[in-house]
Amino acid sequence: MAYWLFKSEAEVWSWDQQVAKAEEGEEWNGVRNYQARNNMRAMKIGDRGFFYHSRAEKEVVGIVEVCAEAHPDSTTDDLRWECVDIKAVRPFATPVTLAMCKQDPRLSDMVLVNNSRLSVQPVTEAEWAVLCELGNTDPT
DNA sequence: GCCAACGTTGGC
DNA sequence: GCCAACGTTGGC
Repeated sequence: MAYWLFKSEAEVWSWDQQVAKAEEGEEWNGVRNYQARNNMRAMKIGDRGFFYHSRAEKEVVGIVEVCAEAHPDSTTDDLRWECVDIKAVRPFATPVTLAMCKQDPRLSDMVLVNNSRLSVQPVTEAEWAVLCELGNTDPT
């Protein structure tokens, strides 16, 4: 299983909205960046991801699971753009802020720390464990 | 709200 | 195919 990180501005699509979708899940649409799209194409059902609020909050707030593999993005007719569906798994007991990630030497190579622009990122298994530890949350 | 970093577009 | 111009993202 692979691990990922999904970024969203809370004003646009928030964790609470994601939770409200429950088992139905929701398209992670609107991505117009090749690197982010390629990451979504690589995802398999059951892969886990962090849900990150960018801009205002700048913190990881929960864990999501991929529940549909890459398919055309319904918000455009442009066939270049695809997206996966994700559903909320559980919230972080303690949200992990970007500042906390930057402080932890174990996360110094994390994409979130080094490439703030990429909206869908890979996360290593080691980084996954550290983030869940910082968030006091079950990593499974 | 500002602006640096980055990605994309389009003229040549 | 290069690169300047432009638009967007997201940390600060």
